[in-house]
Amino acid sequence: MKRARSLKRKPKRPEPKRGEPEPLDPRSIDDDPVVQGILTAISQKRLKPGAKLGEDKLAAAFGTTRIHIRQALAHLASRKVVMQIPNRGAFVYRPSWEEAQDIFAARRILETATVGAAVDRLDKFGKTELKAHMELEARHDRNDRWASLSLTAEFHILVAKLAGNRVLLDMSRELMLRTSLAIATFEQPGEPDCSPEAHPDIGALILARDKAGAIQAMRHHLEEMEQRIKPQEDKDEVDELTAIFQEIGARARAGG
Amino acid sequence: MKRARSLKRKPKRPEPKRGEPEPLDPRSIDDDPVVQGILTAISQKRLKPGAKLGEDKLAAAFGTTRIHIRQALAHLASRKVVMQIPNRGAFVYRPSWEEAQDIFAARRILETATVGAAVDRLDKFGKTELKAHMELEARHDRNDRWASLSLTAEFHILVAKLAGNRVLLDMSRELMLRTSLAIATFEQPGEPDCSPEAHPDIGALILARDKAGAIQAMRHHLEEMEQRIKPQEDKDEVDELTAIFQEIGARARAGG
DNA sequence: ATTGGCTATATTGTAAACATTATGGTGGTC
DNA sequence: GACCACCATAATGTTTACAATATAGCCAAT
Repeated sequence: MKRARSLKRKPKRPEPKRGEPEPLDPRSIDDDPVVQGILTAISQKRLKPGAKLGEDKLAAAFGTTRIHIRQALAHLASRKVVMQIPNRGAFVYRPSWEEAQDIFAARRILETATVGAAVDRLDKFGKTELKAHMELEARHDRNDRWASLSLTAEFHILVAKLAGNRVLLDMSRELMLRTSLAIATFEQPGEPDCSPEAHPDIGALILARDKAGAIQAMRHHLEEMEQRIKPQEDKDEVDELTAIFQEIGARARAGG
Repeated sequence: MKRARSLKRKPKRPEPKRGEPEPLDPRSIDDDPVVQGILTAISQKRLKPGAKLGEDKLAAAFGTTRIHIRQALAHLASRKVVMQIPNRGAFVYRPSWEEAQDIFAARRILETATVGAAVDRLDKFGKTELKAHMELEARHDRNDRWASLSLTAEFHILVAKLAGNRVLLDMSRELMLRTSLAIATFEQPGEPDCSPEAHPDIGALILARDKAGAIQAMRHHLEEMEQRIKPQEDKDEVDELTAIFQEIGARARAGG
């Protein structure tokens, strides 16, 4: 038995007037709290590459269901931020050495373009935003590691926003996260992505509308970032299996 | 009651030897036949922007289950190839006019970079591949619309492959599909993406190792592509509601 | 005759139970 | 004493059924 339709208490759609068939609420899964939570945890380096992302654990942590977690993990796997292995589960993505280099190369191409467009399109509002961010970065508490990491990432996102191209912004966001994973994989896992003194220079050049200079400074900043990583594969804690097995294999050959 | 373990008849893993923990079979969902089917259907313009992608219909068409379809659609939605509206279903993505322009701008940035890298890295094997493709494009049957569309798309993919950067290749692939959707939305829905005479020029310049020339030709090719689309919103069949409503509104104002 | 609300149907979203697969521990055997 | 097979447990993947929502058709009323 169904109750009268007029008694329903979840209107949910205040204006169901037809005529705009699509732009009703196309809120993406990107706005999902689980997705956002994992993304910020990765960009703040609280989640290290290779970390297991168990469905039950996440469901309990976020207070939601396994299906919801599954959807979020599938989305993150599509974005190459997590890696899903059949019957094994989801792990924070760990790029290969070649992929790390490709990511840096792609980021150089995209961000030199975005910083150039940012200089071209810079207006009063953009200047205000940029100055405000540089103020934040200059005054921030360097002891708060997590806020620090978020702030330095925000600088690059802000530059991409100033470029005024949503598609480039999304791609740059994705590449920044993957850069973060590359640095965490091939440098020390807790190291920051950006050296802190580079951003004020770039910001000043943008504000001065020095397009070539800003592009050059951004390229230098990214190259410096890339030169810090080395193709070491065996780290301290995770992926010790390969090293151990190699050692065992050597012992077996030596002893038997 | 469980049967003996030794009786299981689905070995599935011929060599389960431990020692390679990760590269077992990380086959992505990109290789999924449903995903590939929808992608090729879109790039061949058999699926037009706004087309409904019902879960039951797709499950019946591909002979699989709804869950499988759901995962594929979620993945395609993450890649912005389909749009999912809550409680309404999945539709082929229809970019807005601003987004279409952003896509073209992003593609100019990426593909001028990839064609430059392709010239730099060109080797004997790359030359062979490129020549083979140009041969195919020159000789192909122009009446076979679908093969034609696939071939012209393959040219840009081949150039991105020659650049030797997997990350750039994936991003370019995605942008090509979204370009295809932009053209189908804002030009005639069945029109090809690329004008056919541009590819031989670009290919010849790459083979001649004329980097600046190849970049310029690619930029020109993409600009020509972009200039063909116009910000018309009312098309013939889909989204006819807005046009009808505008007409009705005009009549109402004129008659009443 | 057209507009409004109501009902029936189809489709999407979600929850829970079930099957399958990896993993860690245990006992047996050489 | 070490290695191998087996079993118990936990996690993932899948099926099933159910609930909620939107769509289309229908009837009544103006």
